[in-house]
Amino acid sequence: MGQGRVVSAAEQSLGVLIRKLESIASLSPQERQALTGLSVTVRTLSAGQDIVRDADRTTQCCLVVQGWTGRYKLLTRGRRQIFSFHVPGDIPDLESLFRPVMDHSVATLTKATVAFIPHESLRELIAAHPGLAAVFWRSTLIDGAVFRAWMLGLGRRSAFEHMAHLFCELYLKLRAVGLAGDGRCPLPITQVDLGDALGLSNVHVNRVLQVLRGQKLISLHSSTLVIEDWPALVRISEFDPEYLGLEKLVAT
Amino acid sequence: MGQGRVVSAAEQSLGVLIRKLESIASLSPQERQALTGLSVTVRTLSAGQDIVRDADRTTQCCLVVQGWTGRYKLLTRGRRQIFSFHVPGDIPDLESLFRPVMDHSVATLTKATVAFIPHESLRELIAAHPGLAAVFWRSTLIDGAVFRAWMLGLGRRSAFEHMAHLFCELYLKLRAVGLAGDGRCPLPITQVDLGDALGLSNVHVNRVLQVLRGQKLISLHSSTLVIEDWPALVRISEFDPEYLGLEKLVAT
DNA sequence: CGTGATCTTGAATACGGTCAACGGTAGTGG
DNA sequence: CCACTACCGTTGACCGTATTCAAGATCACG
Repeated sequence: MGQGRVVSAAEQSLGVLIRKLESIASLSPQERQALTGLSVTVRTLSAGQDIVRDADRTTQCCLVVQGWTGRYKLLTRGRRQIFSFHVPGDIPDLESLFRPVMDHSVATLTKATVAFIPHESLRELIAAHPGLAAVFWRSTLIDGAVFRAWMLGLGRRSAFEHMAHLFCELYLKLRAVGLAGDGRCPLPITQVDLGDALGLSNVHVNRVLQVLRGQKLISLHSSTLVIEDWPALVRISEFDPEYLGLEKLVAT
Repeated sequence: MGQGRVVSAAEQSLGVLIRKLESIASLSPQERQALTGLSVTVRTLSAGQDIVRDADRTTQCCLVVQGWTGRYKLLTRGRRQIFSFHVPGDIPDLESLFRPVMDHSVATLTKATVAFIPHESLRELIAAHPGLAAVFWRSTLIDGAVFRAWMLGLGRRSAFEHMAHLFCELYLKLRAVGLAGDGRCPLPITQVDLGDALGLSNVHVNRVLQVLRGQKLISLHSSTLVIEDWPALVRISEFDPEYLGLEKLVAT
């Protein structure tokens, strides 16, 4: 990082977590300090690996440090619904702290680094710092708000509008933690994954992407999404960023 | 109630709340006691009234005491998506405690009695009783789990499977608070509402209902849903009640 | 350079939507 | 008590979005 200092994997993980939490709330110095005291175990996984499985009983949460993960559930006949994408700083299974039996799975969508945090540590942390409990609670509430936004897309938006909405969401979410900007953000997932999130077939995802590109709304280059016409995307998808609960919503 | 004692509207409201919370967690006597100390304002509304509106900034939560309410959001061209149904004991906008600006609306779906609880009172309550904070947090997490179940239906289930799944969910949810049993539960909403929850047109809701009745899976009589073949409904919709977070899952 | 995954395209099909009309029913007011 | 009204449920005909199936092209990685 050009800082002339070796940063351990654990320190890096907690830095990523703090950056994320500060994108949705403000932390006191004591709270930041307390967070850096968390004990974590860092692991690197290849794409397509399950981190936690449906029906598992968990004793730790997983923090995404690098790469993307997703929550999903399978039905018969190979049907899969992805419920959320998770990027560095997110804790996809934070809820397992209060509902340890999983009702869905969490998996890597790309090669990813994840840090495991024991429930025990998190429980001590929030008992000692009620402010942090509120931040984590708030974080799960934002997850819920994102679920609702996706429901609206799944139920009532056209495939075209829905995809446009998702791209708006991903761009802002990534920018909030410093992983996007200048109209560009990484999109390191396959069209199948995109379809499983949008409730579409991979074939239709491909066709809708072609329309979005054809209308000069976006473009794609080697797994990066370029927002070519933000105002149009926002208008078409009726996108309102309020639900993301981001502290600062500046710049493009 | 045949108890030879007058029960005030406020007492009744809190009783309904306690019954609901006990369906998803166990409360200590002190916690129950503390809950009964909440100050509430009770109101009765006709069907189709907004209780809180998208973009409102709130200072209180609303507890459903009687009747059904729902959370929803509108898009252009009259499109509406209902995100959840709320029955007596539910607090549809509990999240507003930590996210006071609404990203959706809450409305009555039937004539309903609701009790308003100031954020201030709830905040004092959970500060004094961390156990209750955990119960409320858990309640918002269960809401999230229900959102995911609906997403799976919206994205990957057929209309037929999706509706069957919803009926299984509603039946168990109502039974858990004593409002259903013996294979019957109230279903006091219109086919339009059902469609807006399932992401379907009212016309298609009507047709799917006919198939469900034709296959002797359910029947409908004056706003009550009769489950005629529970095992078949569960099998068809791949229903697994785990996500509802109910403490006891006994009997039919 | 080879191989499996991913992306792309076309053709046929199905699921659910839209539009329009009609019927039933509960509530209202004369 | 009946007529009127508004809302809800029901039905039919037609249409459109998205799926399925199948094949071929391209890409990424070992």
